[in-house]
Amino acid sequence: MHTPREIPAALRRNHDHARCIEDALAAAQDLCRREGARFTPLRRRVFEIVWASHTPLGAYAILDILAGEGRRPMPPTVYRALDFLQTHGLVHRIPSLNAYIGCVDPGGHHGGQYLICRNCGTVAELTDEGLGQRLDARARDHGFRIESVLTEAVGLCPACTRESAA
Amino acid sequence: MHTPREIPAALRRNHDHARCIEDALAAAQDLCRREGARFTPLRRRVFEIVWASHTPLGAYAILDILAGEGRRPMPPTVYRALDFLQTHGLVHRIPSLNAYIGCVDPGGHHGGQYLICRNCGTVAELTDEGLGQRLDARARDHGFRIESVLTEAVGLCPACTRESAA
DNA sequence: CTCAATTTGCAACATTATAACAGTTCTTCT
DNA sequence: AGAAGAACTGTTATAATGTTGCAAATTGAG
Repeated sequence: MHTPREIPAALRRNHDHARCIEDALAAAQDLCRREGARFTPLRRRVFEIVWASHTPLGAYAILDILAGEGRRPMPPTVYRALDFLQTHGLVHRIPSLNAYIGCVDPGGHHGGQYLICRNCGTVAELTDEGLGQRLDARARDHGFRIESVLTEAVGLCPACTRESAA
Repeated sequence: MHTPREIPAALRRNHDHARCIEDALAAAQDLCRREGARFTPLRRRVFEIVWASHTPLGAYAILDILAGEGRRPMPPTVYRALDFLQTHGLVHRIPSLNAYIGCVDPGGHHGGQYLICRNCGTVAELTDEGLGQRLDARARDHGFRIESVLTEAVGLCPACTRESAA
């Protein structure tokens, strides 16, 4: 059973989360229209659930949330929705956590960097193009042609750093 | 059941694999002695199995290989050996593959970059310190304190790039 | 409206990983 | 050497994550 994680202090402050989700939904809707993809109610709902948590959510956690609503979906339903959302760059999978998180920049960019707090579980996404370019150059030195990159950094977020200092 | 992957052409050429494994074993033995850790026969054998494959190996693949020998270990045995080897930096886990690969530089370094060929499955490890430093700087800009980093790049290795060009 | 394609539902199953506890081996201290 | 404690391994069971294959329903195009 999924027990919803308490929203970290850093997010309660300075952050209108309802608005944040709305904006993401609108952007996703738009992007799907442009790409001729169908943003069905199920996909929309899964997207919304992922976005509602700023900490990555596992597929079975999403499943539990959906089970608390009208639907009683089975695993493949959720995995397919997540596949769709990943394909269109709307969510990312964090492999080391077996979990998914909303992408802050659905349009472009390849190879974001994720900062995962080991204490509170929040994940921040960086997109430093220079990092990607430099890695690309190093790989080319070895004759390797990179197609996609994922960087996962684990450590302490600002709030938890302050907390641990005390 | 584990069906051993064919050794990619890039590795058959220019590479004395038996020697490569021997060297890695000696280095591992050494490092364990220095750290007061016990390089037991089981751990040694698991390390050797991982090193014998230049493509990442899943825990159950290792289990299958061990089952073909005297032992009939159960999953926890292998996972524990892998945990030990990871703790001492002798192997790395590639989260997106649920698989393990030998570390080319057991002593130091944090935050290597893995180049994963999507065609033949080989993995090359880079260690560009500058990349780590730059990411560290970006993270600090956001107040995030990085403790460890893993970068996974997927693409085509030199041999498979040439092959696909033809 | 009908056909074809896409999406969803569903049952069964495969793969990866861990918990809990018992037995064994190694090390250290006397 | 012998005893005590720590580290390692064995074993059973189970949890968590992800997939296959096929049937039913929905959608969009002609």
